[in-house]
Order: sequence, then C-alpha cells, then structure tokens
Amino acid sequence: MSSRILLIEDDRNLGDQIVTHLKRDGFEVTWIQDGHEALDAEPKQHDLVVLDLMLPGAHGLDILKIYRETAETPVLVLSARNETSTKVRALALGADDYVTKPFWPEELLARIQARLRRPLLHAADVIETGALRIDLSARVVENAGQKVELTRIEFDLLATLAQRIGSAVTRQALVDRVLDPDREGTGRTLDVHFSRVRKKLGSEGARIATVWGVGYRLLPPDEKKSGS
Amino acid sequence: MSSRILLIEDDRNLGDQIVTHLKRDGFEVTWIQDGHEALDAEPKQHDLVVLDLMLPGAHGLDILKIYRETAETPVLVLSARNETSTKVRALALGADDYVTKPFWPEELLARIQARLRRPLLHAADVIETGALRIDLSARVVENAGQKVELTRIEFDLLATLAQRIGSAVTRQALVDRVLDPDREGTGRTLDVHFSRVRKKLGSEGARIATVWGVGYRLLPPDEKKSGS
DNA sequence: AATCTCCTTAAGTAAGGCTTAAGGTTGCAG
DNA sequence: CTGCAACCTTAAGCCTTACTTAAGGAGATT
Repeated sequence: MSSRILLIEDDRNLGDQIVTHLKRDGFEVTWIQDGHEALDAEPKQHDLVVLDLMLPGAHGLDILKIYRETAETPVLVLSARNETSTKVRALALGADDYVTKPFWPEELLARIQARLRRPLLHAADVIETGALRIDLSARVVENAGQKVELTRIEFDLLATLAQRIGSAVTRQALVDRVLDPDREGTGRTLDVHFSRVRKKLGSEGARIATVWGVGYRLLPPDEKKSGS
Repeated sequence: MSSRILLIEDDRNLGDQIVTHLKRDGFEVTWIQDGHEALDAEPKQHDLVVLDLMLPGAHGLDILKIYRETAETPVLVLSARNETSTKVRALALGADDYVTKPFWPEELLARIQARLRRPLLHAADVIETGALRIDLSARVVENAGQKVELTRIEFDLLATLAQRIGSAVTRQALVDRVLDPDREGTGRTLDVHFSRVRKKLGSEGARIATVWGVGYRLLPPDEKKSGS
C-alpha cells in the first residue's frame, strides 16, 4: 500500500516539482496551497505531512501545533529560514525534521522515507482473523473476546501460522522456528502441541488444518474445512 | 531513566563541545573517537547514536551499515559534506537524520530530542495506569496516592514495563536495559528485583505478570490476570 | 571507620510445561 | 479392502523456569 503524503506548500513551482517527484516514487499526494485550508485538513488520514512554514493565511508553526494536538502523524518542515532558533522551535513543537530551502528533491525524498521507515517497525502487532485476535507483543490470544491461555510454544506455533494465514507451513519450518532449530523434525512433539492448541481454541481450533505429509495451515475465516 | 547517547566523533574540540552540551541536558554520553573502536561498540545499549562520517580507522557509512544489522537504535549522522548524494546514501542506509557541519549545538540537541521523542510518544513524562502513577523525570512512584520507595533498578524495571504497557518484555531486554548489558540473562537477579517490586506495590504488584519462558508484562488496568 | 543502602548470589521450593510413550484414528496407495 | 504411514490424543515423568528468603559484599554516607 502506498503512503499518503499531505503537502502544504504555497509556492506553485516548488509544490508542483515535489508532487511530481513523490508521485513518481509511488506516493499518494494531497497538495494544499493555503494556510486556512491546512487548518481544516486531516493529518490523521495521512502517513506524513510536509509543511512549509511561510504560508498565506496561517503560520506554519501554528498549523504544526494544531496537528500535534490531534494526530501523531510525522511532520517534516520546509523553510527558507536557516536560523538555528527557528529550527529549534519547530523541532521542539513536535516537528520530526527540518529541511532548509533550497534543497534537491532527492534529499527530501530520502528524508521522507527515513521518517516513514520507523513507524512501520512498531506497527501492526495484532492479527485479527475470524473470532481470533492474536496480540504478538503482549503474547495474548483471544477467541471471541475470551482470553485463551497458551504456553510459549503453543503461542509461537499459532502466531507462526497466523502470520502466514492460508498457506501451509512445513513441520520442519515450525520445528526450526519454534522448537530447537537443531532438532530433527521426526518426533511427535509438534502434534502434541497442536493438539492442545486446537483444544484450547474450541470450535476455532478446527481452523488449524493438517496438510497431510507437509505440515499445518491456518484456514482463512471464510474457508470451510472439508472441500467437496 | 536518562537517555544514553553514543557519540562517534574524532574531532577533539567538537566532540568535547557536544559532550558538554548533552550532559548539561541530562544525557549519558559515551564518546568514541576512533573508527575501529566504533565497530566494537554496542549501539543496542544506547538510545541514539550520533555518528560522524569522516573518521580515522573506518568509514562512517560502514559503521552505519553494521549498526543497522544488529540494532534498531536511531542514528543521527554528522558530516562536513553537504552534497545531496551523500545525504541520500546515508539516509537510504538507515540513518534517521543528517546534520551538516558546521552547526549550532542547539540544533543538534533539538534534532536528538525529536528523534528520541518518537518511540516514547505514547509515554508521557508521567504514566498513570490504574492506581499507579509513575513520574519518569522525578523518578517517583505512587500507588493510590501513597508514595512507594523504589531503588534505582526497581524503578527502571517498573518504568520499562510501564512504557510498553500490556506488552511482554523479554528478560534479556530488561537485563540489557536496566542491568549490566554485557551480562548473560541467565541469573536470578531479575527475579529478585521483581519480587521486591511486587511486594512494595502490594495488591497492584499482581499487575506485573510473568510471561513464562519470555519475560514480564505490566497488565493494563482492565485486564484480569487469569482469563476465564 | 562504622553504618547504611542496595545489588547480587546462592539455595531451597514451587510451579509450569515440554517431551516421550502408547494406543487409537485417519488418510492414502495398491 | 487391506496395510501402512502419518497423525491425534492422553497421561505421566522430568527438566526448566520462576519465586522467595537470607546472607555476602560493594559503594556511598556520616
């Protein structure tokens, strides 16, 4: 999914140039050219804001302040001013970066990507599928809102399947990943663990399908078990 | 807990100046003046790296690359070179910011703080959860309005869990962050500290849940311990 | 130097859960 | 249909991990 950038820049030429570069790199860009409009914009619905400080209608720092109160979206500030005090103020107000004009579009792009790279690391730690809710960072599983107590290995097995939902995962891969990697995939240990997971998950346990001679697979919510 | 900065800068004067400013603002600074040494340093044990590109012994970009493979610690690059291509390369390699020399220390400081702000954005200076109130800057904990006397390590452990409330934190991560980072995570020291924290917190101590075989986790106020 | 704080280690105990074994069941091939 | 191999399930033993208490010792304070 492409990232959505909110660009606030009154200069026609510069704005046009930025939009062109961003779109060429696969970003979706919303371009606002006026300060008042910027106050009504929705930073929450974008992944990053590029904000020029010198605008007609409203000052960039005021916009920054308001955005910070309503959203966590990273803000990259553009400005022609190169004074340290201005930079410090913008950064203290919550800006994530400060780029001085003039700049090459390549640098802006690189800085945007550096900003976007970070949040992805900490995002999407919860997998929801059907009645199951798997919180990877808390290591907690809920089935239809009911907490399910899983052991370390049981959780890791379920999480591994859930992360590749729909596709088969080989026994050996599961053994390597969850149990001791230096172990032969021969024993019945894996079966025992899955047996318990299925039981603990109740009716949802049926979604853990055995792929005969291969391994296991977590069925998507809509897929029924015995295909006729 | 004050943030730990790893500074890699060969210039004596500049380095000294930076260290002074950082310490004045309450950072703990490790200063390395040689490229080879930097390769053996432990970025994982710091909260942010300030990396000069022009070093004797090894090139900054190589150091950056290696750091990126082993740790997620943000890296802020310093350089005298102002070419866009260098900036783009550094940022593409995983740098989080790029500051061109010469610069005022205030700007560097502001940029460092902007970088550090992100991961802790959810965690304000004071964390309130259930009956607990944890003041990170004053290093004071209150339980239902009553002050709780915690030692340094006890506080740091609780604070670390609180900053990631609900998430499981591994033993190793806690040892790295709070105890000596060069220690194996095998000993029982951690258990002893948590035992004491739980006792000092009284009934709220039950919110520190053990994640068997993984680590510990601070339960959100609404989450009961053993789900039915 | 005596004392205090607090970090660490050790040891005993408790709990938790991984694994193996064994017997039953299911799916596949001939 | 029959045999075989893969898989399921249960139960029990044992090893790992965690909790607690007590004591030693380092560093700071008086």
